[in-house]
Amino acid sequence: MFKDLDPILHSQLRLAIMSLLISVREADFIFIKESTNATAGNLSVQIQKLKDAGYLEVAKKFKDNYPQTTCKITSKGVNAFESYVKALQQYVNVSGNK
Amino acid sequence: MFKDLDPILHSQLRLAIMSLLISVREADFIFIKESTNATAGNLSVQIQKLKDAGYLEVAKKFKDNYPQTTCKITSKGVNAFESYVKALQQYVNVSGNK
DNA sequence: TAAAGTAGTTTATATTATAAACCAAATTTA
DNA sequence: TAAATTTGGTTTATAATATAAACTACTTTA
Repeated sequence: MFKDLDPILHSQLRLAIMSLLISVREADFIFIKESTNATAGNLSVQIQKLKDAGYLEVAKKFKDNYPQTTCKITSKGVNAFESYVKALQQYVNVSGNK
Repeated sequence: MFKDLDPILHSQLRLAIMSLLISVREADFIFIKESTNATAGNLSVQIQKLKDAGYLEVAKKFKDNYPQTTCKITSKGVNAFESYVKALQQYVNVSGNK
């Protein structure tokens, strides 16, 4: 009846990160942090988890003397996101919603 | 940018319970348990949480000599569910999905 | 050169989810 | 009819998760 929801994606912050990266394709740490209102610590941990899951590619370099972490969604990440959305619809697409 | 997701509803099992009760309006413990594939213990805890949040009304009676727990969604629950779905859409309605 | 700021990471703690153990009553079986 | 099993749950212990606070390493500014 209800398909399981990917626990990696069923988390507010990680879902927001993925949502963002689906539309912009690439974003750096600070931009994601400000867009999601996350704390740096929380964001660091959640990016790591998405990376470990293979949903993100993370590149670290220096920009104007400061470290810069750039994230990009992988095709695996795009697929996972799409599957998650499809699964979610079983939960929220209640008959009779306009 | 991203609205907060009600943590009471942002849980697979609790969301499934609510989804079910939105469409059937009333269901007993066993039916919910089988529909969601939840263990009894987990279900018991999550129903209690939804009740504590005021999202469910829980009635306990006996049916054919056995205890029977019946759940019904409240109007507060319906509202919360609808708000949750609306908030979720910010996360999953990425431009260009058909 | 000391203080404050940038861009993060690590770790400790609080919260949450889940399963295992338990309970009381009813029923079946031996 | 006593013991074992089933029903319909609840309670509690543990594992997993999320989050904030503390920390690191370096840079800029005063």
